[in-house]
Amino acid sequence: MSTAEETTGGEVEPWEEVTPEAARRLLVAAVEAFAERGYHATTTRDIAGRAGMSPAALYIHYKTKEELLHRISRIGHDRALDILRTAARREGGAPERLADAVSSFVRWHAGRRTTARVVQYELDALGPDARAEILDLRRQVDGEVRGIIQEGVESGEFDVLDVHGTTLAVLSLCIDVARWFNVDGPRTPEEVGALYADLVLRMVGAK
Amino acid sequence: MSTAEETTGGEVEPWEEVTPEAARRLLVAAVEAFAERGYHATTTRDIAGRAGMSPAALYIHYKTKEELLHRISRIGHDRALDILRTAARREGGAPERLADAVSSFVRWHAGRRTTARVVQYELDALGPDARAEILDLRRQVDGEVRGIIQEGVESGEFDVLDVHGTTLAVLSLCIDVARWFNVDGPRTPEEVGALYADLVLRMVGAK
DNA sequence: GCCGAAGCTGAGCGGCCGCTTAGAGTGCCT
DNA sequence: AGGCACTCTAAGCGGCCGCTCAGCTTCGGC
Repeated sequence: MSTAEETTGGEVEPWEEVTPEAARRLLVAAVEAFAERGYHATTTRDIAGRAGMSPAALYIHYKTKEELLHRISRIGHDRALDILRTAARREGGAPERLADAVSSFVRWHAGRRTTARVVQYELDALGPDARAEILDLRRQVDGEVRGIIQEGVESGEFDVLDVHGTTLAVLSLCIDVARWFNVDGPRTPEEVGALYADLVLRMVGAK
Repeated sequence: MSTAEETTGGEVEPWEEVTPEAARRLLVAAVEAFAERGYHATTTRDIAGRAGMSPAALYIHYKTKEELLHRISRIGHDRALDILRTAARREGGAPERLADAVSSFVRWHAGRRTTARVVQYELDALGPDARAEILDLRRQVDGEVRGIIQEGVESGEFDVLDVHGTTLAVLSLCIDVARWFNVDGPRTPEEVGALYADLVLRMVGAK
């Protein structure tokens, strides 16, 4: 397979960029806890406990519990945007690029489900400033997908009446994977990615 | 327009069945608060305040805060299932019934967005028993949509490889409307319903 | 007129919350 | 060796949480 996610190059571990190691452990613990129970139902004692530390240790690396969510959300959105940009800018026609974008994006939502859940569903828990920053990233995400669809329409490869509405639906379909995907379920992230790429090509009336 | 939602007959107000009036006011207040902030971030004082009552009044009508969520979730799922059943059982071919199901279901998620948000995203806040009861209703929801798609495939009206996967995607698309739909946005529930019905017919390869 | 049932409030209980502080342990620089 | 910066813990503070309870009001039945 040759798709956006694999061809980005240097990518190894998701939270590599978070240092020192104790801060990363806390952040990974927070991702798991937020994904399982939601931000508001998660206590700082729970996060610290999962990271094998005392509750006070959290505040050496993060000012508040909300800063943890902000860091997670920012890194997650950066990664999601990176995946879509790579697919949008590769060689090939609009159908190939859209299929690549959807299958990569879906694989990320399924394979990194805990992260994606926090990223997509805990936005409202952020304060106004952090929220605005993340919303700007979301507009860029929307723009990447809309760009591919728009190009496909202009080149005659797609048949779409409402480009904005269809873009919304395509992204919505991908994002909701984070809600229902079950790691122990019958489908692998790759299978869902392939199925969804096919469904999306149908939605845009790809020739 | 003649679709499932209108032809159900007696339906008037959504929470009519909740009595006495004070209990209904509390429940409506809880729906709003849960939808805005999430179940865990909502306090019983907030719910009672929105209903114009003291915090203690809540416990005359409901044993716990969770019972409020359970009642909301149960009634909401019953309504959603009712909408889909009506569409699935009307006369007409599979394409007409699927389009009706999707547009009605989407209109409900958009028009009753606060309720739908609570119903679809706060399931995890329920205890094991209530959760199991709701999951059973969700399986019935899934069954209704899968039934229409299956019939369309068998009659040759649809062209679908993975019936289960496609059913999942169709429902997922509709449900996610409750996440992004904005009452002040540019689209009406009716417009989104019509757009989504068209997109879904494309997904199932309707002739 | 009296009574019991039902609806509601003000006050508050025990407990957990996010977060802080004082101080101990550890390793690097000189 | 001494000093300092960094990391972490034990203890706990003030506050809000879900929920309870004693008592007040209202109202229909007789």
